[in-house]
Amino acid sequence: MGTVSRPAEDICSIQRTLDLIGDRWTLLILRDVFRGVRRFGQIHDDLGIARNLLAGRLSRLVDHGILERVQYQARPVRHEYRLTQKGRDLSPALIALMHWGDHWYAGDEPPTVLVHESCGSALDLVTTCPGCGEVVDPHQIRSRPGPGLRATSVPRQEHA
Amino acid sequence: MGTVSRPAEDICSIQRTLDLIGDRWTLLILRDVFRGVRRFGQIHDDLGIARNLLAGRLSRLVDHGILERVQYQARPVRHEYRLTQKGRDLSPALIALMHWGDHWYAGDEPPTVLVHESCGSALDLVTTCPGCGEVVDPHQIRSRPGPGLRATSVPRQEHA
DNA sequence: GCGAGTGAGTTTCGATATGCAACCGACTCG
DNA sequence: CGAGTCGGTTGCATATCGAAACTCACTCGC
Repeated sequence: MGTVSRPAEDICSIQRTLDLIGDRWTLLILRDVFRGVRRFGQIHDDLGIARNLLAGRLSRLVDHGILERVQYQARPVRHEYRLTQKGRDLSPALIALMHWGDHWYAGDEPPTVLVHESCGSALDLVTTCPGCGEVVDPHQIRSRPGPGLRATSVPRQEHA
Repeated sequence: MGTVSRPAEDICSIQRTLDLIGDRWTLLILRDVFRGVRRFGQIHDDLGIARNLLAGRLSRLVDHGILERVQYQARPVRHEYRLTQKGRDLSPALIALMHWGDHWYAGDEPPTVLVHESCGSALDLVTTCPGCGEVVDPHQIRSRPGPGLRATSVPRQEHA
């Protein structure tokens, strides 16, 4: 029977990603930073996260180049945490999670709407196929081993 | 200074979503199910998750209608876990996380490639603005309170 | 029918992570 | 000077996790 033949971390970038940001707090912290909540105390107040955990998570994010600690005033020396490009690149993931929550838990009344600055309309996140240019339904997605996986027997995988 | 004025759970579907699937294992389990790894033992072998935790996560996902437990044979009664529509709708989030990991940790050699079944080319996930039809850069995204948030003073929020 | 084997959990228990509160150090303001 | 604020760190009780053992239902070979 076509069972999985190798540990998952070899196959999948999802694993690596979740090892880094897949705990209960990190994505919430990043969401705050995206929203402009960038300072230690603000994030703490907003999330209710324990201060020691917040300190740990922030420094881990800084270590991994997802956030950077920037001094924004000198009188009392104060820093804030800003997204790097690497951090900003997580935006699609956050948006996807938000849309899912909106759709399944907020009905037609999303608590927050994302807006395209230049045209003012609400945003959508879609999977587009660069080959045919069409929007892709999850059922039409198949996965196969890519070049980063040394070629051994990974069974055909279904998707959905 | 425009600070946050209310607890985050009121504002954001990301919070609700992460409360449900934002722990270290759940998204990995879902990824397995997406890939066709649907049975208790398979998932356990693949992820190395403790059996008690796997049992707990699976039943929570079933309780919340993300997976369903389906009997697939009767001789020895055996069940497998299948995605519901609600579960399949998480696909964009998983894809976004995977792309991020590919981009930042796999260089140009992603371990797994997603393929559009009908045309065979690798997939992309982009944020498209339904208003102007253009691909949206994260810098151009702003958020504002939506209809699901009873209107009180939520400050202007920046994004990135 | 009997013993071994398998899949899917559940229980137990020590290791780890979390949450809370108190403390600290730099700085500012009255 | 003394109180207040910001951004943490430390200590400790508790909650959660992980590994292994155990249970239970069922099947198979004999």
